[in-house]
Amino acid sequence: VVADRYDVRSNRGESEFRALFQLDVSLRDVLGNALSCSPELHDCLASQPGLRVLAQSDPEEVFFSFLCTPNNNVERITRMVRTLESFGEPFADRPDFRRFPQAERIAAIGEGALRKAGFGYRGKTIPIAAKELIERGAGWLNGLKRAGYREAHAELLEISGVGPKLADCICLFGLGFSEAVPVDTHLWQAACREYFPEWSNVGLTEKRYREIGELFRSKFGRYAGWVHQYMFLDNFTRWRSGRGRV
DNA sequence: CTATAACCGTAA
DNA sequence: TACGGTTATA
Repeated sequence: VVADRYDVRSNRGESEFRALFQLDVSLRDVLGNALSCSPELHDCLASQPGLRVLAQSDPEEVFFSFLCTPNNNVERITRMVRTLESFGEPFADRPDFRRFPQAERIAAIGEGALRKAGFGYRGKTIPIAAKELIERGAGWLNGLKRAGYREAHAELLEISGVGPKLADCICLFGLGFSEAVPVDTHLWQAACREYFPEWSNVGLTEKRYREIGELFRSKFGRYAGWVHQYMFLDNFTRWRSGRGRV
């Protein structure tokens, strides 16, 4: 289900709105192609009408935000990202909002301060990752946009605390690689259901992780990450309602 | 290659 | 008690 018209009220112009939601990417094309490659996805694709991958956000903000996510739930992740934000500089015209802090600032936060704020062991790993990011130079992360998906993913894996899934999240949401397929527990479940029933009683290993990504890219091509988004949210929504939450 | 425990806080 | 990504280890 794709809307033809939108009525929007925004504090920005039409072009910014179109850019934020990537309205130049045709959902009709992306979903039509996905459906023809994989008809069994019909209900899943129809279950989240209008779902889009947002335009790439600030890569560094995405980098640190996703370092908060492993072994974690949405509520706590939100709180942790807000805490990181509180270390940033206030906007001159809006002192009630702060800019997301630079890597240098995050590297300087003490482990104890973050642990006190409920970061757990990530209070240690996040400043370390910040230092590793700084070591690579100012333009490194942003420069991965020009490196191509495979190269960018491989480079990100070298940062401690960044595994295959985080690397794919950073590629998809921070660097604009629409072919990146982050395999978390929800996508793993959906992928086992639809494509790898023989894996329903084994765990997710790095080899199986790669196989899922390759299958998605060969099946769905350049917008594999968008199809991933539908399968993720569909499974996430079922999981939530199954557990009787929100 | 695969499986498993540990990491931490939250919620069932 | 179960859960969730990454890492280290077997």
